[in-house]
Amino acid sequence: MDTESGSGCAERPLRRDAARNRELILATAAAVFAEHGLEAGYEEIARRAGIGVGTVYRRFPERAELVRALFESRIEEVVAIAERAAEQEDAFTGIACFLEQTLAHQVADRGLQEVMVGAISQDVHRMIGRERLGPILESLIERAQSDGTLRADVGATDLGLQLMVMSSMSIPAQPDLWRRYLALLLDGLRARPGQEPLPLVAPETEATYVLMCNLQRR
Amino acid sequence: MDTESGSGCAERPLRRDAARNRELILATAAAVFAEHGLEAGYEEIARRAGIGVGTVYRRFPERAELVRALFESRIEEVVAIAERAAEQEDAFTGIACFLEQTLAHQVADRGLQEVMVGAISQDVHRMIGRERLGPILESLIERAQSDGTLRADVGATDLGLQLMVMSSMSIPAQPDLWRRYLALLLDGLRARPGQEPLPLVAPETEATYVLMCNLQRR
DNA sequence: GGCGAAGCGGAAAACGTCTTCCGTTCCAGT
DNA sequence: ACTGGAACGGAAGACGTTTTCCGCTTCGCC
Repeated sequence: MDTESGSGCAERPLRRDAARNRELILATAAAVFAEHGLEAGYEEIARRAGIGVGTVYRRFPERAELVRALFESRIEEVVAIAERAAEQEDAFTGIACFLEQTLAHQVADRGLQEVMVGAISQDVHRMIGRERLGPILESLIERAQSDGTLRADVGATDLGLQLMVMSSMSIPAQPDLWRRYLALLLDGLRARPGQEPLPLVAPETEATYVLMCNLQRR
Repeated sequence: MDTESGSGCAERPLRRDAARNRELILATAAAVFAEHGLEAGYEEIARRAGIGVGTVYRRFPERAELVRALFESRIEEVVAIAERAAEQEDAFTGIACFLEQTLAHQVADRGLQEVMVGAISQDVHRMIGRERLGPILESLIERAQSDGTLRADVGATDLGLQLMVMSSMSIPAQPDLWRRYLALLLDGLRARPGQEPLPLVAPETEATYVLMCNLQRR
């Protein structure tokens, strides 16, 4: 119990070369995941990093652990986007900003997109989705609705799902094709006099996560 | 050349048991594909049909062949939907009908959805997409636009992509959740005075197919 | 510099699918 | 009924990944 002078738990301080490799793996994995998604083989990461697969497995026996190490900070960026969006004078504009900026991040990094959707390690995703983003978005939505700018019958889960599908809308010739469909969506989201209410109700939070995972994997 | 009294090519008439099995495979594959998609293993089909895998491979060495045999008629249904939609008095309503009915089909049959997207055997998909559905939709769109009911800057590829992403919007608790988002989309598609034009341009037909395939596979 | 242990690389085992192959079974024509 | 060959089943082989394992290297403390 007292063998370590480290922080809290019994974490041995990792030998110099090992620490260097750990960073190397993280940096390489970031690139590989951004390009090929979270299911990229360890082989590919190892090859690009110029080290053996064994080394990658030793440091990150669980892929989820590697994913967490990589994306915890990236996800904070998204939370920051939401926070900034919530400060917008006009709540509808805030929503538009949030969607636009989050999409820009997700489209640029396939790994991030998959993380946000909970493709790997649901707990991380739930944590940010439910505990961090959820409240911010909900209050933004509520504000926009009482301002009469956002249609009254959409919820946070609706936005989440739309965000999720938009993030795949990108082709080499038009990498930001998603902007086109985001504009279309925003037009649909705007409150208008005499508007028919949407059919059905916004899906449950839990069900939304399940759907997102299914969309991703299949 | 004259050994067969069959139709056209030199197709040997298939032994009775083989013919029975062929039908059995088709029926079983229809169910399996509807449930698990086109990538379902032959193993699963064979097991459910109560026959050996070898039999399935012998009859359909190419998966694409099995897919074609199964979905050629299903796809005609979609074309028929489009034709009926084109007869609608109001062109915008026609578009709405087409989207709604096609989605209902696709959501009920994952295999059909994947075929429409060209996940297997691109040629079949292209054939129907480009040669059959394309013209019908395009004229419908044009009509709706000159009526001033559909916004002027959307194209057939835009609708195709939206259709494609909507078809995944379904959860056990709300199997027709897609109707909710279709309603939202239709609201966005409607022409309105003083509307900002959408950013970018509708994607090329070819690029659209590529994107659809990517969306599917990954 | 020497020593013990942590760390490394990558060959090989384990695994999960997809595909083939061949001994046996069953049909159809005589 | 008999026979030739088409068709069957499913075990065995091929294949692409993922994961482990162990002989050798490197580090860091004495």
